[in-house]
Amino acid sequence: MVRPLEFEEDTVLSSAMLCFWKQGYAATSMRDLERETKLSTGSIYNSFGSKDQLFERVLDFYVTKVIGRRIGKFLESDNPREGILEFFADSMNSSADIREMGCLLVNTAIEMNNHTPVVLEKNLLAQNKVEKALQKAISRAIEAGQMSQKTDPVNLAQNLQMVLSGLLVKIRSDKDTSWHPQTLNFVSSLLV
Amino acid sequence: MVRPLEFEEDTVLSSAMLCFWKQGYAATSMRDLERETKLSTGSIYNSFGSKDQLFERVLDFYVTKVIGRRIGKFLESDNPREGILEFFADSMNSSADIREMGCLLVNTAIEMNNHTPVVLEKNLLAQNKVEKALQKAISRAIEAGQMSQKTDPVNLAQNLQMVLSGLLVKIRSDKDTSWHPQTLNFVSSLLV
DNA sequence: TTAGTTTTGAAACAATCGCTCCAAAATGGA
DNA sequence: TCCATTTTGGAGCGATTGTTTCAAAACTAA
Repeated sequence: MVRPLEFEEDTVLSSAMLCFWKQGYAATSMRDLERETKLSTGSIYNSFGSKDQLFERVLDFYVTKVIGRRIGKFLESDNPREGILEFFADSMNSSADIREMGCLLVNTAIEMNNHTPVVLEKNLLAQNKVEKALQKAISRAIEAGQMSQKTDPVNLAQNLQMVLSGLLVKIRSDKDTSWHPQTLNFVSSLLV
Repeated sequence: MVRPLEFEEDTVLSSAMLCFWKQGYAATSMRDLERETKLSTGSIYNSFGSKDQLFERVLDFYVTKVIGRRIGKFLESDNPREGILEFFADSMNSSADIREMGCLLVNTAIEMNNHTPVVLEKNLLAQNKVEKALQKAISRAIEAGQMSQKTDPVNLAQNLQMVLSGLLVKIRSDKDTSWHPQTLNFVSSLLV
């Protein structure tokens, strides 16, 4: 019934995601979002409610499409230890355009420190999702004899995620890529 | 000659620093800065030029007063290995108020990714300063027989700084402190 | 075709942004 | 004491912020 939407939601969320991801929440204006999503303010507010609510939708979109896909592809693969390394490699090896944008979750954790509780909670939940996935992969690697039985999956997963965050900070501010291989060696040295 | 300034520069820079540090650059308005520094816009613009230039002064202030002091106190101490650990501990153990603000350099690297080149350059320089200080401390620890001769100071300093960045991301978004000791153990396990 | 419903695009809203302007205030030198 | 010079506080600048409003457009059901 009635007039249908003229856009596909995922396309709009994807465009909005790139905006927020690259520029940050505060630096992204509704005019920017209009231009990038090719929607008018009317449509955006009619469909998403507010800038803040749109961002929340974008966060969910990012978690499922970017993070979720990466977890599924690498941390749930047949070779868990190699999968963890590929997980880190994939976080660094994206095309230059989006590589230098780092990670939306890390950027959000930094920028939106005193923003609405909803955003903070979503962010913590997502970070937890990554940590849990790392934990499971480590456990499977231990079971498969790829890592020592003495290794504590909970502890190591926490440390790995900290390294990952640090990596994603550096990748956003340092355009040089010569340190990437060394970083992979470092991660590999932790998987014992 | 003529009317003197009514404020002490360091006091103003310190107040402005806390503003930018806690809220970020974009989220800090000139009205916020007026309130916190107890100066009027006239005085701020007369003495500092613009919001952007004030922020550059704040970055310098942060590097010398916060980072420089921490480097001098811990990374140039008599016991280099212990000093590195204390350096990390000090980054985590500040009073709750400023602990949850993380690190102005990391926050800036994330938020001001596509800001003026001056800010980016200052930031990279500061990060480099930390890395170099870590490097020297590691070298001294090796010379003192506290760490293996096989350890590469350049490589390890780079890895440690990445861990530090990750730590400072987590510390800004996660108010829980129970993971702090484990993190120190992790750092200690890298100093071999 | 027509009536009913929703989306769209553009104009404009009040609020706030960084910043400028300038008279009044505060000093040292003559 | 009065002049020259600089700082101060506050009013207000144009531009931009997120958001609202609403007529025109686009569809379905009858």
